[in-house]
Formats: sequence, C-alpha cells, structure tokens
Amino acid sequence: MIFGWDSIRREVLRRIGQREWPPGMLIPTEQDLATEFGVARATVNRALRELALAGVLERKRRAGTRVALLPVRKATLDIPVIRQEVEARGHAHSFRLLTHEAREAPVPVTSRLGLPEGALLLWIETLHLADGQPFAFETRWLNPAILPDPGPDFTQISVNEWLVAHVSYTLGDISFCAARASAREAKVLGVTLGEALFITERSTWAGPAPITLVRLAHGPGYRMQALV
Amino acid sequence: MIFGWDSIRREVLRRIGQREWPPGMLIPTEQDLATEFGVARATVNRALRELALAGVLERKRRAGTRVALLPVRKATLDIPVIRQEVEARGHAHSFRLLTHEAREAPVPVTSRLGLPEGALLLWIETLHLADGQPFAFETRWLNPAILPDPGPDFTQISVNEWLVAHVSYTLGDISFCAARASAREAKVLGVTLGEALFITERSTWAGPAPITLVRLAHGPGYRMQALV
DNA sequence: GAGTGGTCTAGACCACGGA
DNA sequence: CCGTGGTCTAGACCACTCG
Repeated sequence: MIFGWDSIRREVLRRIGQREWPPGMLIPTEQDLATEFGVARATVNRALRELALAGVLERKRRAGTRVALLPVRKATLDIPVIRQEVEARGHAHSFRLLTHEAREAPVPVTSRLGLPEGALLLWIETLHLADGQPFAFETRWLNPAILPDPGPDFTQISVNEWLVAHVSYTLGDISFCAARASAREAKVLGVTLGEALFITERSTWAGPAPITLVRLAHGPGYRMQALV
Repeated sequence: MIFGWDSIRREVLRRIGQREWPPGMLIPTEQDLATEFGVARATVNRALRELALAGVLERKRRAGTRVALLPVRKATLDIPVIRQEVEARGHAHSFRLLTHEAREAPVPVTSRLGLPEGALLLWIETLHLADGQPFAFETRWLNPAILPDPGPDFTQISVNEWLVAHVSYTLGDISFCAARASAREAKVLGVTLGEALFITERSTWAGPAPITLVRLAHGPGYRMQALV
C-alpha cells in the first residue's frame, strides 16, 4: 500500500525496474502522481527528488521528469577518522609519530594549496597501527598558521583527530589511486618493495584558507567499500 | 540574508565553523530556529535534514539536534558508464571483446552471487580503450538467465552499456582496492608485470536475482575523484 | 504564454525515546 | 509523560524553459 514518501519512491523504482516506465520515458507530473496515489504533491515531490538525486530520474522545469537513459549511479563513501575505521574492524588503534618538522613545501604542494612558493609548512609522518600491525602510513603537509601557540602535542593525539576536534568543518577534495610502494613506504608498512598500495589523497580548507594536504597509503588487503 | 532553505543550511554551517556551535553542542529546536529566521518549520527541517545526511549534525527525536563530535564526512562518487568516463576525459572510447564463453563459476563467485555451486555463468573479458590506448580491463561473470534469446551481440555493444540500457535498475555493492598486475593483466593493459592497478569490483542485482559480478582493473595514472 | 518542478507556509498528527 | 523530530496536507507563489 502507498504509505509515506518512501513507499512512493519504491513504487516508482518498481515501475522503472519492471519497464512499465522504460529509460527515457516521460513520467506523469507530480500532480498526476499525487492524485493517483491520493497524497499531496509535496509527498510525491520528496520521493522524486530523492530519485533524481540518486541519478535514476532527470527532472527539468516545464519539461517534466524522465527516466534517466544512462543512469549515473551514485555511491556514498564514509570518510571516517582512522581510529574509528580501525576500531570498526575490531582492532585496537595506535599510532607513531615518525616525523614532525617545518619544511619548505615543494611547488606542487604550494600550488595545490594556493600558497606562495617556498612557504614553510609542517611535514608530518604518522604510522597508524591496528593491533600493533601497520595499517596506514600517513604523510601530511599542514599549514602552521591554523595551529594555536603553543601547538598541540601530536605524539599524544593524532593530527587527524586533533584537526576534526579543533578546526572547523571544511570542504575539500578527495581522490584515490594505486601506487607501488617506495623504499620508505615498504619499510614503514612492512611490505615488499613495489607492493601495490591503495592511496587516498585529501586536501581540506577552512573557507579560503588551506589547512592540510594528506596522503594515506594502505597496504595490501585494504578494501574500501561504498554503499550504492 | 536568509532566503530559502539552503541559506539556512549555510548559516548553520557557518555557526558550526565559527565555533558558535561547537562539536557536541545541542543546537536550538527546529521551531526556535524557524522563529529566529522567520520561516516555517518545514524549511528549517529541510536544511537540518540535509546536514544530518552529510554527517555534520546528529538528530534524535526528543533528544534534539547536536553538532557531530566526530563528523563522518561523506563523499559522493559518480559511477558512470565507462564510455562516458572516457569521453569526459576528452578521449574516444572503443573496446575489444577478448573472451565470451560459458564457464563453471568458482565457489567464491557463486557464493557471493547466491547461486548454487557449479552454476554455469558467462565469463566475459573486455578491454576498454581511450584513444586506442588501454584504459581498463574488465572481467565479468554474467548470469545468462537475464539475457534474451538470442543474446545481444557483445562485440557491437559493450556488456556494460547493454546492461544499463536493458536491465532494470538494481542495487549492489562496490568496493575498491589496489593489486599488482598479473601476467595476463600486464599483457592486456600493456604495463609491466607487478605494476600497481586500481581495482573496482561491483556486484549488481535485480531484486533477488543476481546479474553480474564485474572487476575493472585500471592501469597506473588512473585517479578516482570524489566530491565531498 | 503556459505548464512544469522548486520551494515555502501554517497547521496537523504521530513515533520515538529521554526524563 | 511529553517535547522533539519526521512526515503529511492543501494551498500558494515563483523560476525556468519549452513550444
């Protein structure tokens, strides 16, 4: 029975799935569907809006709503704090601060963060462990301007956690790739030289001010799962 | 000025970012905010609902709305058809069907798809090219039960595209990892043996019926980007 | 110009779950 | 219990864009 916007969403999905509404077809207007289902137009709108967001429908004013021809499926990734990620797998998280020093950032870094050439940033290397075994090798450029004086003790709290707790929510971008382990990465992660690593790279910003550029290298066996 | 639910969303984000509302704080109720902003409660609800979905707020009936302590950031991935992905990069897409035969699926495959042991599935290998250069090596188990008789000509249309055009929208799961190139992968993709590949694995379903299990191997240089 | 989706309003009922 | 968020309604105005 039709009860609530979600059941309307599912009914529309069913009609699309059964090809009652094939790809490319113009489906009835919100008002028509509202009448058919005996609900208010706002309820239909909520259902169709979610489906459009998911890439199943394409909506245009005046033109109406169509079943997407090539549905660009959307998947959602959770980007947890590493400690949570490790603990969610049932392991104990710990970390070792390997390097923590001011360095002149190379041009690719400064340009990506929109800083002047030769800017002095903090270079921080952290090894994250799960039950004492290497889990991920984090290398990070951090803008010192955002730190209080005196700075936090990053041997006690990981940079990652300090940032989410003390720096405002930000936008940024995230990308993933595969790369072979360098000599240093192999040594730190305890894998063979040239092993395939899963790399996550993030840059984060507080409004216009760059905060950090971080690279996470995960050893073999790491899988990132997404919900579709 | 406050105008529309999105400006309310941004104003709430601003207050969180400026630490007027620090992590863990209970923020005012929808009704209070509606009064403050001079809008209806439904408008505030829309704004706060989006922020809760994004992991910035945590909402509970009766308990109210809190700023998330450890914000699980959500990133959204687009999962396009490969042809679109190649063309979006400004290249011409083509593909070569390398293998197409019925095979007894190994146990890991049948169990993951919920099929009986020893089920006969189609085993399909496709190489996707961008401007004639190897782009991705697709290996796929396909449930023949979903194909019409006679089956489509997969030398003319890629399996990927035939499926999105002819099989109903489905749910599934998707995961990513890194792996070293096997001898066959190295040969097909034209990379050196043991090179780091970026692997995408998807399973898709039509309701209870399994459709396909696909593995995409991308050569070095591939980056997957997500929006945060 | 007119039809469509996008949004807002003011009010209502309800489920949940903390006090 | 009872306040909170989740949802729905009936109606309205508006922005966009197609014909």
